[in-house]
Amino acid sequence: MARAATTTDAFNAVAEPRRREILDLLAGGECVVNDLVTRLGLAQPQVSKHLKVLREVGLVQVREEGRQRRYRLNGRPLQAIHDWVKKYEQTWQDRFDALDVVLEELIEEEQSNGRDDE
Amino acid sequence: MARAATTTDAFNAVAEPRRREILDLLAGGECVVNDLVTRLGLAQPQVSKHLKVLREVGLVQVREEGRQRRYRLNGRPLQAIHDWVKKYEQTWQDRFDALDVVLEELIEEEQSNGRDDE
DNA sequence: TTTACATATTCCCATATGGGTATACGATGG
DNA sequence: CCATCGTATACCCATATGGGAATATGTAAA
Repeated sequence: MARAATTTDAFNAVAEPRRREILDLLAGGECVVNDLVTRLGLAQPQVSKHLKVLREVGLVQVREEGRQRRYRLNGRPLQAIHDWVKKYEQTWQDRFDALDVVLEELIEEEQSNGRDDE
Repeated sequence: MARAATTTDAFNAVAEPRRREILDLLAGGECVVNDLVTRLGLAQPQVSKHLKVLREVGLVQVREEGRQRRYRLNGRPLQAIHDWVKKYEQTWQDRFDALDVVLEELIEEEQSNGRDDE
């Protein structure tokens, strides 16, 4: 098997920095494709392709308006990521790191001491 | 260019469900490779390969212990993901959705009204 | 020092990616 | 109706993925 499709879920869709950029832009409000092209400094076809991926995972919605397409953010699929990553939140707190260091020291101490002093 | 390497950053590393599973297991405490193999029901080489990716983005640390390797979680690289996704948090709140609906209605109303009533 | 164990590495392969470029398509203006 | 605009799609390509299977490497046990 190869790598999972980018359209598999929000995790995969959002792994691409350009797509995160697009979402960041859309966070500021609805946007038309050409605006994105300009603001991203990326070629139009690639922007359309990224938008397609985002559409397929439900991260954006389109509204047709004459010959332009107005894209809008839909953050809901990001919740899965948030939920998953939130579990690890305390992991990078300073206090947790400090605890880590302490544990590390204890372990190393234990190792160099051998088992004879228990 | 092809897709960014899985080892590029935490976003890419964690897009793979198996690797998320591994981190979830390690969240319960240090673990030896064979334990992971058993608990994941995955072949040993693939587990080692996933662990390599996680190592390269700094999500896990290894400690050699005789012929086994004890892996430990290091959540810090997840902070980048958390920070990015957190910005969108209110996006999926119910109240925000409700607001969305209202905006949608306003927009459609405006469109069908034309501009003559201003 | 041979054997068994724990883990990593290598090789093979089907697959989809993301950028580039060209082109299709629908809407609009002249 | 023809040209143009806004967007999407198709095609080409180099690349790395993830699983499978075999093998290498290093440590401990017999």
